[in-house]
Amino acid sequence: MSFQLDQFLPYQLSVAAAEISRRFAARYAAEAGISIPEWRVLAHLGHSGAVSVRDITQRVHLDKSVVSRAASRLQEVGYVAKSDHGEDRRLIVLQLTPQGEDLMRRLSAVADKFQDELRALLGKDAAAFENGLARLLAGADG
Amino acid sequence: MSFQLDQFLPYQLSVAAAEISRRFAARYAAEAGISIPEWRVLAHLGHSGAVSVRDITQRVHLDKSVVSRAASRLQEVGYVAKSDHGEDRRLIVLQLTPQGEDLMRRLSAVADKFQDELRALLGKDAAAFENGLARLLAGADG
DNA sequence: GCAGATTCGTTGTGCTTGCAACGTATACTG
DNA sequence: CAGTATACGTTGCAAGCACAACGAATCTGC
Repeated sequence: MSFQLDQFLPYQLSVAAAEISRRFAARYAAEAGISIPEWRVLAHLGHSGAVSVRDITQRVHLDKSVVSRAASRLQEVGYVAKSDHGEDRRLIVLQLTPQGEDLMRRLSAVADKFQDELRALLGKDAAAFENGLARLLAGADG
Repeated sequence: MSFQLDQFLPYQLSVAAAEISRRFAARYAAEAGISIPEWRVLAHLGHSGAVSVRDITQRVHLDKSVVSRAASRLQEVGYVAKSDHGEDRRLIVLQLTPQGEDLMRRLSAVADKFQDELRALLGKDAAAFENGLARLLAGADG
């Protein structure tokens, strides 16, 4: 039979993503003791400033329950502050504490370094690869 | 702050892989009512012929417990047969039943079609993209 | 040839995820 | 300005996964 799983694009993509996520997660777990969802929430807050749980949910591709629990834990350990939204009291405003900002500075460096390593691994295909990834992401929305 | 999660390669890779897996899984779930691990086991058996659980575990990047349970379910529904290995009685020999082979022929067509769609989406970057993916997979082993 | 280490597949367990339900708050609609 | 619908964040719950432990079988070294 001719079908070969290990030459099948969705399979390769899935395995590569899992392995790379795992390796990167090990680095920021070592640096900060945080999980993947927590990393994503932190990273988004670092860039966006003060936003609601809903904003994060929409942008980081995580279920709102996952964001809610990640935010709670990040608050417990002091990286994130929760406060009320003045006008709409359904909303909760999340933002980094000074410690959170400090951590994100360190994690940014870790992330940039990791990305550089990946680009080096990709070599001359790096640009086309990222281009293709963007196309997949755009096309997968529909 | 400068770090942008949505331009971070591991994040993009993870989101793209998750979304594509989800969409492809919906297709073979509709065709055959199987899960992702079951699809992988079937696909590997279709290509490899009769092999042990251990062989599959090593090649499809799934934990042995996941392969074991997937194989049991596939046996229950009649796509896979288990038999003893003559020389080493620790091993279990898995292979597709005639119905399993039949199913894999249909699933191969579904998979090929899906992959063609992805390649179309990638356009001129397709070759470089797959090349890059191969490099990531090779580099991620170490 | 036998005691300990290793390998195979299965099964048990804690944890995370994804979905649904809920309470509260705001937005619509007549 | 009621009464209903919708949105927000939290919590409960079932399903799936990774990891560890296990019994059975084989290998290893003495």
